[in-house]
Amino acid sequence: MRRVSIEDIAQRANVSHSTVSRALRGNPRISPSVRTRILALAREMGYVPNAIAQSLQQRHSNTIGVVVTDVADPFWGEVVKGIEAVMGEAHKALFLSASQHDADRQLAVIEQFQQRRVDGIIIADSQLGPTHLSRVVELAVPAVFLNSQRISHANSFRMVTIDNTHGGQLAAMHLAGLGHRRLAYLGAHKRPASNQQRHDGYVNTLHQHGITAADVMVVHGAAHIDDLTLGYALMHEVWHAHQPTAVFCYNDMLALGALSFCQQHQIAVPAELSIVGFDDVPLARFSWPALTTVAQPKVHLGRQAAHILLDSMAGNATTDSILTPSMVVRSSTAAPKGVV
Amino acid sequence: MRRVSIEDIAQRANVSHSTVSRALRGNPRISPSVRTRILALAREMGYVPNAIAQSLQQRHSNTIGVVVTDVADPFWGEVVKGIEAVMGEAHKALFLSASQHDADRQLAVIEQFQQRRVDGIIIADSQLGPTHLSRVVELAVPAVFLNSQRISHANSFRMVTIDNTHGGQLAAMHLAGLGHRRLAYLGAHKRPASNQQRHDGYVNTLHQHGITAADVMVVHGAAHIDDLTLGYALMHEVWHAHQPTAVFCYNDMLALGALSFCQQHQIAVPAELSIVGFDDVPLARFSWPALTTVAQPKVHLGRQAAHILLDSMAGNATTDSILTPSMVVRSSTAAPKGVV
DNA sequence: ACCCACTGTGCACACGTGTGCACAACATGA
DNA sequence: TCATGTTGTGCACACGTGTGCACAGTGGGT
Repeated sequence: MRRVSIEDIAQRANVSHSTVSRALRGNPRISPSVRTRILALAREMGYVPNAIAQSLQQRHSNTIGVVVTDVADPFWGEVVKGIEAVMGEAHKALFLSASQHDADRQLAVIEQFQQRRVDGIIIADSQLGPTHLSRVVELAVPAVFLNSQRISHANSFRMVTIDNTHGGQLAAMHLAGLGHRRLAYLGAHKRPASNQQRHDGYVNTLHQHGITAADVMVVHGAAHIDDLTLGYALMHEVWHAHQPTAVFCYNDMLALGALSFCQQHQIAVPAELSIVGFDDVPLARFSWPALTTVAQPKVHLGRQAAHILLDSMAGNATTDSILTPSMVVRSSTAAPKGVV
Repeated sequence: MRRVSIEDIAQRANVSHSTVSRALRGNPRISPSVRTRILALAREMGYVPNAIAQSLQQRHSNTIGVVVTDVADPFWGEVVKGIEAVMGEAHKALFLSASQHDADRQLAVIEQFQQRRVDGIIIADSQLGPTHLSRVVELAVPAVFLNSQRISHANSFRMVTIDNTHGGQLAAMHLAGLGHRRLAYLGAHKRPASNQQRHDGYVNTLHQHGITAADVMVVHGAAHIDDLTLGYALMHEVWHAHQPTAVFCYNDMLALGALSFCQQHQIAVPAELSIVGFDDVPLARFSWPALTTVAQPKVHLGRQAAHILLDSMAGNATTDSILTPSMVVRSSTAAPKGVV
C-alpha cells in the first residue's frame, strides 16, 4: 500500500536518488540514456511525485486559500469560479473554507491556512475589524480582499472591489431617465461601506436630475434578518409612507423580497412600481417580472483577484483594482403612469 | 521573513527540538515547568506549526479533494456546503476543483489530488468511463461518488445517490392525483442513468393509475445545448404534437426553459399546463409561478458523502447510501380544466 | 552503600524531495 | 606524459516534525 518514492526507483535502477530526481526534473546533466531508462521505470512503477515533500523542500506549497462567507451563495460561487479558473491554469490548488459570516471563524480559517503554509489568501466579503486585521498582517502572506467592507491597513493588502458609487449612479440615471420623480432606497445596514456608496451615488445623481431629498425616501433594515424578508418589510414600510413609483434596492435579494410584497398586495410591477436590484444574481433572470439590476462582473472579480494575488506572490508591485458595474435592463422597470 | 520552527524555540529554551515537540503535543513525560516555559515561548515567538512537515512525517495530510463539474452551479454549491461543514468539524481542509464537464480534465484533477496526497476524494456527478475509473482505482485512495451516472467498479468505491425512481413516482402521484390524464416527460440524454430512473418511476406509476403509454409523450434532447434552451425546445415540440395538460421535467432548469416557452406563447401555467421539475434549485422558489418540484436533499447529500468518506478513511466498513427525495408543491401545478 | 524503579531529556532516525559540491571517468590539447 | 577541461554521478545536507530508544539523574527501599 505504500507509495513509490524516487528512492525506490533509484534502487531498481542502481543509481542514487539524486540522479532520479534530476532525471525526472529534466536536469541536462543527466545522460540521455539514463534519463529514458529512469522515466520508463517511473512510469512502470506508477510513480507519483509527492507534492508535500516538494513543498517542504522548496518552501512554498503552490496552494492558495479562499475564505468565503457561504459556499452555497450563488454570488460567491461565480466569483470562486473565476478564481479557480485562473489558479488552475497557474497550477495552484485551492483551499476553500466558509466563515459563516462570523469574524472569529473567519480568522480561525485564515490561521488554518497559515498552518498549511498557503502561498496566498483571498478573502471574500471580509467583515474583520482592525484588531483582527492586524493579526492577518502578521502572517506576512500575500492577501487580497474582495468587496471588503472595512478599509484599515490599506497598504498591507490589495483590494478588488466594484465601483458602488457608479452603480448607484447607473440606477438613478435609468430611473430618472424613465421619468420617475418620487422614489425610494432600500438599504442594508450590515454592509456599511458599500451600502453608503450605492446610496450616495443614487441620491446625488437623482439630485442632479432635479429630484429633491424630500422626494426620495431612504430606509434601512435591522441586521439580524435575512435579506429576503428584510426587503419585504422595507417595501411594506415605504409603500404606505411614501407611495413611490420606483425603488432601488441595495441588492437583488432585497429586491426580490420587495417584489414578493408587491405580488401579495396586487401592486403591478412595473406598471405601478419599478424595482431595480444590485448584483445580478442568477435568480434575477427568472423572477417575474425579470429583475432590472446593476450587474457586478462576478467571474471577472474572481479572475482579477487571482491575477493580483499571483502577481504579489511573484514579488511584483501590485495595485488595487476597481471594476465597473453595468446596467442590465429587464422587465421590472418602466416609465411611471402618465409619462409617455 | 522566515517562519519560526520548533528548533528555534528549542535553542531559546536550551532544550532539544524533541522536547519542544513533546511539550507542544502535550506528551505527559515532559515536566510541567518545562512545558509551561516552552508554551509561553512559542506564543511569544509567534510559532505556527507547519502542517506540511507534519503531513510528511505522519503520512497523511488531513486534506480531502472535491471535484465538481462547475463551481458556480447552485446545486453543487449546496452540496459542497454540506461537505465543508462536516469536514470543517473534522479539521480536514478541502481542495476544490472544477472539471468543466470534461472527463479528461476530471481525471487530471484527481491525479493532482493524488500528488498532493489527499486522504480522500469526493467526486460529484462523475462522467468517467470504465477505463478512467480503473485508473482511479489504482490510486488506492478512499473515494465517494455523488450522483454518479456510471456504475462500474461498484465494489471499489462508495456511492451516495438519491432515489431517482422514487422521485419520478412522487411526480407521477402528484400529477395523477390532480386528475391529469394526458402528460409528457422532458428528458436529458446526457445523464443516462438518472434520466432513465426518473423516467421509469414516472411512467410506471402513471400506468398504475390507468394512464396508457399512448397518453404519455416522452422526448429527449441533444446533449450539446444547455438545459434552459433545451427545455424551451422540448416544450415547443411536445406542445404542438401532444397538447398535454402536465409535463414532468428531468430537472428544474429544463422546467424553467419550458416555463419560458409558456410565457412567450401565452400558455397559462398552471391553468392550461402544469409543470413539475426536479432538484429544487434556489431559483425554483422565485420563478413565476413558483415551481413545483421534486427536491433533492442537497446539503444532506454532501454531509452524508463526507461522513462516509471519513468512515472509510478511518478504515471502517461503509455502505452505499441512497437518500430519499421529497415533493415540494408550489404554484406551477393544478388540476386540469374540467376537473374540480 | 547498593540496587531498582521512575522521571525527564537528548540522540538519531524517518518521512520524500532538491541541490551545492566533490569527484571519478574520460576526452582533449600541448 | 601530464595538465586541463568536460560530463555524469553520488554524498551529504536541508526543509520541519514526531518518536523509539538510550541514558542521566533522582528518590526510595533494604
